[in-house]
Amino acid sequence: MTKKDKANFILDQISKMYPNASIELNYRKNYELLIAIMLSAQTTDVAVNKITKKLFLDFKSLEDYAKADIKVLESYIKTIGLYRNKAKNLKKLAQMIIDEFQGVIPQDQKLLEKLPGVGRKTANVYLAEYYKIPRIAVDTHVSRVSIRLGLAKVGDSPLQVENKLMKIYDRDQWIRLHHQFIHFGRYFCKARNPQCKTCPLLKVCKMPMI
DNA sequence: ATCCCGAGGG
DNA sequence: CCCTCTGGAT
Repeated sequence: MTKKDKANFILDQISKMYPNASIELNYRKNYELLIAIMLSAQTTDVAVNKITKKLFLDFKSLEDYAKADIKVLESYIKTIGLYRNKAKNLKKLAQMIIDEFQGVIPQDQKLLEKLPGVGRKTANVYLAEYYKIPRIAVDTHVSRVSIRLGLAKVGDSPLQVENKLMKIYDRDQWIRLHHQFIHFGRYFCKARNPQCKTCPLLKVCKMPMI
């Protein structure tokens, strides 16, 4: 079994488990998507959806965020953690898009990463979700799954994991792979108590916990 | 390398 | 109680 065969086997099996895996953040407009992704750092999408329901109802444009009181923004997002930084970033992000990008969210990796609270991972998710531009956003789940399955090594940075996955898998598989790896990591190959006993990938796993 | 940060799970 | 959750900035 070549390395490529193994990689394809892994993706095939995970695809069978989560054929319809997709983003779980709620949004209507592109700026709401970007905000939701930015807010989702180190928290669950369920927690983000809970607070964006009211946030998106009360703030109806980037201008609303740009002129908002930071303390008010904090009160909306208090429950998701890291709320002081996120509130500050939210206001500044809106201001920057208005002042430096003429109110239009850039469709460009490097420009997106200039926005406060937006790093490579967030930019990747945004470009893949909104424009269907092939990207593999590497988060804690993608890293963990990739390392356990031997597609990456312990100690690899998110960027190193991303590069290894991009090299192994075809470009047209990246977006779907990203969502399916995340679902697999979130619900099955969990950080704690992974379901190794019933895992279809047990035979190729580098670190089964049985 | 460390800080920011709360909620939920085990 | 401790660990983890779709990280980013310093």
